[in-house]
Amino acid sequence: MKPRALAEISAPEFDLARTLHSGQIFHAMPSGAGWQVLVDGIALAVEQQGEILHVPARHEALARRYFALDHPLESIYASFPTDPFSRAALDSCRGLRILRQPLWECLGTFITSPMKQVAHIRQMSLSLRARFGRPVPGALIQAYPAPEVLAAASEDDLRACGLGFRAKSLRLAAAEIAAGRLDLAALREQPTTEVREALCRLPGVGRKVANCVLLFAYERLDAVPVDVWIARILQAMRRRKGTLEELERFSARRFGAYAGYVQQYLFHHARMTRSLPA
DNA sequence: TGCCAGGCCAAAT
DNA sequence: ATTTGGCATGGC
Repeated sequence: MKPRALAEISAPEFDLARTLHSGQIFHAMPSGAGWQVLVDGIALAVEQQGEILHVPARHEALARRYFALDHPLESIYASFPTDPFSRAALDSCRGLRILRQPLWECLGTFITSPMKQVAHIRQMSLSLRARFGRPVPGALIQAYPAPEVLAAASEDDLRACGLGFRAKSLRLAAAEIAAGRLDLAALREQPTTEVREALCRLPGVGRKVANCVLLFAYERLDAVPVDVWIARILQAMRRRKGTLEELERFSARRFGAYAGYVQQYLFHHARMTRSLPA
């Protein structure tokens, strides 16, 4: 490959590696001193040196958008609650940003996520890409397979990628998209509640997965996916148990418009320390 | 080895 | 309306 012009993007309050490993995307590949990610069929090589992000000049706009460099991190931090849990999470996760993921890749990936650890979700994503994905010029791995491709695959083929009981859900959901019975892009214009309802009609999509897609792909920064980690933390914060929806409402009241950001910091901090804050 | 993982769904209470 | 059990797989 010929060397190409690099853009140097000023990216204060951004920690690339931390963001890539926070359980939002699962396919980032080490490349040179940086990383390679795939975005909408484009291989994006990115390297961080201090507050400077190096990306190919022709992909500067794509990088700014994908890495959400326009999110007002200082304002978001100012909105964080002041309890010890949230403070500890903020102190240890600065620079973590909520990415803007491609819709179907995010939805498909999180349909495969139930009862799987982050490392397993990555394995399944890489297996699906290797088996069904389209080659991308210059990429270390293949693109996330299109709905049409997964809809045409057999359940056994998907199980061979390690999906287990999730194979059926992924195939059926892909079929809904491929047949045009649900237009993911059109949902961008809809209110959060209606997007959530539409997503939850898909097989294998409940509130948790829908909220992941709302937060990571539909830019709904107030959406809070409540998984087992977040449930434990929220119950500790409010000193009593509750249903998942009660915990969601608690986080909405306590965390505000950027509740999704607070949630992501709590999740990553808990996972990194493998414990609840004292 | 046994336990748990960024849950969902249908059946049972 | 709410709770329970089953579901596949793999790392620790």
